[in-house]
Amino acid sequence: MTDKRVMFREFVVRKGLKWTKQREVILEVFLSSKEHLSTEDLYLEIRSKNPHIGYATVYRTLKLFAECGIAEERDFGAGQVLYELSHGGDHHDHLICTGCGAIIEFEDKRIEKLQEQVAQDHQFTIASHRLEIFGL
Amino acid sequence: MTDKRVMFREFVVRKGLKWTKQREVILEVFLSSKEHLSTEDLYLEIRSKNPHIGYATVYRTLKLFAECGIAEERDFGAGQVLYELSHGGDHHDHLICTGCGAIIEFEDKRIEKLQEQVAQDHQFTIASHRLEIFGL
DNA sequence: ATATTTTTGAAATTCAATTTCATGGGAGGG
DNA sequence: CCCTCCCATGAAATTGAATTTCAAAAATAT
Repeated sequence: MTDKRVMFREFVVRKGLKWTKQREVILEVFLSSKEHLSTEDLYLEIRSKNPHIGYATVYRTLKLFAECGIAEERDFGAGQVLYELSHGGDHHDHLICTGCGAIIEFEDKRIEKLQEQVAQDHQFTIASHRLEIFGL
Repeated sequence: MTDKRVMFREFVVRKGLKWTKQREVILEVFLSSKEHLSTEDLYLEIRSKNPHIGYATVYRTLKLFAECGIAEERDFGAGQVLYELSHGGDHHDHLICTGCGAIIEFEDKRIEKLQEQVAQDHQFTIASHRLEIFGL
């Protein structure tokens, strides 16, 4: 919790950037929001309490979150990038309901293992991967 | 091969659409192209031989290919949709080189099995899925 | 305080996807 | 062969999200 606040603050300082009121507000709202929101989602949420914060600032701050490592960008192919909080180091994949839009996270070490194997078979070094299952 | 031509032709007739010169040309070029091309890619390729065929027509025809089942739309998150020919019923996933952009296809029944299992654990019915590994 | 540098936010731009609309072209009936 | 209806075509316009621009405002350094 506070961890992420500290991480971001240190990241900002380390990069020679400035700690501003807007970044603080955006961080707070992001930390207390549902998982998987778009820039637009977060912008609207923030706007309701702080009408003076602009879309571009939210957009740029989310990019910083991703760069800093406290958030991750996800592209579920709906023509919109969603952001989610990073949970520790463990990777997880997603089950996406095509009906209600719900997104469930899961983790399966066996699948990860098999992926490594496939990659090796092709002399591939994995940088990242993405597994999404649509249905319900 | 000819299979796909027949499939598309029948699809067009079944839908009460018309068999036109443009659709024929676009189909031919698509069938003889590299895998994984964008609308833009195909448009340019076609344009070099048939300057009179427009982007919108290529776009709409690719959509028809996908609807008909002879092609599949893929979104690898590069902000552009790629199309690939459907190979029979077998599903496959992708290894994507972040260096050279190469896309390698692979298939692993064991991974698919595990996915089914995960889905069941969450009372999920799989409609489709997508697995992409980035690296090299 | 003053200088310097980054930030901010409204607006503009970009870029692919998608749609519009007036014109052109097949297919069937007469 | 001609007519009519309906679909197809392509140039241009629109959409929607992502990203950038730029002048004014705020933060840190001197």
